[in-house]
Amino acid sequence: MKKKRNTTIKDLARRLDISVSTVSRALRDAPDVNYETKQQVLALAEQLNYKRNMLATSLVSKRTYNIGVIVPELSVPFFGYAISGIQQTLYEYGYKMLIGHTSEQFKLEQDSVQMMIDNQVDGIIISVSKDTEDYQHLHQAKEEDIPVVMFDRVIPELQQVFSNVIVDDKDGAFNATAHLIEHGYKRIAHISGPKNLYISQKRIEGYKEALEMYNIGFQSEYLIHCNLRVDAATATEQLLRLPEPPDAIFAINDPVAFEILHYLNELGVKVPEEIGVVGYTGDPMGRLFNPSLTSIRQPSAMMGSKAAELLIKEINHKHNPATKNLPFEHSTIILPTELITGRSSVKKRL
Amino acid sequence: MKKKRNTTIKDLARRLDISVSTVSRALRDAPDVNYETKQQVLALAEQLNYKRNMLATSLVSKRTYNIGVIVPELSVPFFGYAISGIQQTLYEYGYKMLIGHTSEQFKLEQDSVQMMIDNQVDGIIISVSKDTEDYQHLHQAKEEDIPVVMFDRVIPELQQVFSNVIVDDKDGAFNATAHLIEHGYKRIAHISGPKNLYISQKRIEGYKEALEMYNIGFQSEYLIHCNLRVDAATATEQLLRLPEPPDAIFAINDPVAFEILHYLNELGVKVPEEIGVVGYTGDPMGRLFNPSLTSIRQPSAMMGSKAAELLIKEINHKHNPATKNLPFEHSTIILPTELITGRSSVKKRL
DNA sequence: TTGTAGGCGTTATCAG
DNA sequence: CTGATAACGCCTACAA
Repeated sequence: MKKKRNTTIKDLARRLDISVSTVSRALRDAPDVNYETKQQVLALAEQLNYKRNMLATSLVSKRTYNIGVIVPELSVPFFGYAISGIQQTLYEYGYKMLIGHTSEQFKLEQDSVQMMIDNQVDGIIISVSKDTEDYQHLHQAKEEDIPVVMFDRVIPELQQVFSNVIVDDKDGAFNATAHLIEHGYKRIAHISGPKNLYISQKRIEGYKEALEMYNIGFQSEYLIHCNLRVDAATATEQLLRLPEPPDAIFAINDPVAFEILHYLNELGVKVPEEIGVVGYTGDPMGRLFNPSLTSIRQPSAMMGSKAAELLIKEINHKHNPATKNLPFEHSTIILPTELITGRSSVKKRL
Repeated sequence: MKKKRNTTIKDLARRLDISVSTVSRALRDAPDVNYETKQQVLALAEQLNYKRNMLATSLVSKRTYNIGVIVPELSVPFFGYAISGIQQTLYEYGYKMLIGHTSEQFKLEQDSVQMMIDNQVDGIIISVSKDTEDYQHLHQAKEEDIPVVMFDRVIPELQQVFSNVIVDDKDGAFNATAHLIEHGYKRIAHISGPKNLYISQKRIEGYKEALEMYNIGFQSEYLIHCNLRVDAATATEQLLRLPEPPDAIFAINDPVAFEILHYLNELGVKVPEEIGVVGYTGDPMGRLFNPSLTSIRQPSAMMGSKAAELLIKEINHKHNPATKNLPFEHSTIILPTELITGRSSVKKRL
């Protein structure tokens, strides 16, 4: 409860009767300090429980070791896992994590980015909201010389400007669709997400490519965009009302797939017998559903971890005297997905 | 990409030919500044896109407006919602959120707290890990004069030292158990969590109290502790092996309940006909299960929000010259729970 | 109301 | 290898 002042390098200097610069050097083991002096400093620092004041250090070095992480939702497991991955890697490298969540609102995303900039984070990791169509805020971070890494929900136009971590969405969607076809489903529908999300587009591409590959004509009424989980049920209903309803649904992600499974169950529609369902995400929760959900697994924690690594790489690049004036080569890491076979897409043998 | 220096109060002072102190005063509208001077400063600041450097401010004021939030898991929806609530409230008050997650490991919890302290956060909001039995790290925060607020997973011994936000766990558990009894179940088991978690204890109390109230004898073999979701299935199996297996299970939380539902389903045990199940948390996901899960709903986002409010209140208290020397009255906010009736505990009428 | 000067804790530059 | 000294950007007595 008492407000005892923390010991500073001045205190150490005074007690050892040396200058603060020497103490400072010793403390961050600079090359040019006498070994014994350093030992003394270190010993006293230990004894007096000295703790470097990051604020002061940051003030002069212009590095905060703070990383801003911005996601559209905090309660969606995918992002929870991704953030865990980010946090773990950042932690290993001595960085801290500042969180901003946007609730899928573009305005809050802008605010978050601005807040991060104002706060002088060393970098930003972001997965954009579903309404993000203007990239001014991201460009501003760039102008402030703050590296940005995007993951999962990336923006293709910015691929050369920022590093990215994604999965091969087209490929994953292809596999999901092909899996349904190979398991005997003929009329495959796809409940997609918001149109402007790149992941929606890529997954649609994969879906269409699979249909084509198997010589199944694409039917536009089988492709529905929905506002993620909130109206997944409505979308499903719409599909069932079709003159010729689909016999399988590939969902943009697991939250949507869960809603679909639930809705079909309410209606008494049998899954997988009458309708097959495949999701995308690979939320471990899918295993617990009845029937368990077939899904395309995205390595969420790994995605976060890779994003953090890319970011730190870029930060180091711009602080390394040898490379700081060279342009940084932005890369896009594409992680593999994996088909997790559940029972929602596998009819029992005849 | 170019590293243009940000404008500082010195720049403003120079351009207006006044002193930095005046600028400083104008910028944070101190009482003693001439109105017109202030307007000029503000205008120029706007024009030059001046942004206060928080690091410098923090260095002198000793306030960072950073709040550390430490949770055992990031991928558990309950904490996701709670963090959303925390974040939203902190944001309203101009605070930022630093996140630490412990993966339920005590060591990481200690590290997190230490990191927060080193980083001079203005306060800490924490829900402890299941292995936390030593409170030294929390006391240390106290010694550094950093307010701490605990939520959900609190520590009763520290109730007078910190503020807390919880639900009435005993009451909730009572209601869950009573609900099962009133729906015709006779042999109610309880799969509890780690023994040293206070919430486990309180929920057990509520469970026992309900049994007593309805004159049902407590049977120790019906009470099993499990390591949260990882061995919920094992615990269930153990119950089913009993000479006289229970006909209902009250689970410590929803993740465990989900595992139970899944496990029973795998075995072909009918829920709710053969066994009734009730969870605790009120995860919206429970609605999607088949059968939907009856659960005790905790207002997760609200808990987070309240925790943030309590914390900010305490921070303000210690910075307000009028109150800073008075002891702060720690309070424990107890939020109400609500029984969400699903189908997992309601047998169809005979 | 405004300015001066000193300080917050650390790092960096440049002599010695 | 070590020590002054000047930043970093802002705040705050104390004077004027």
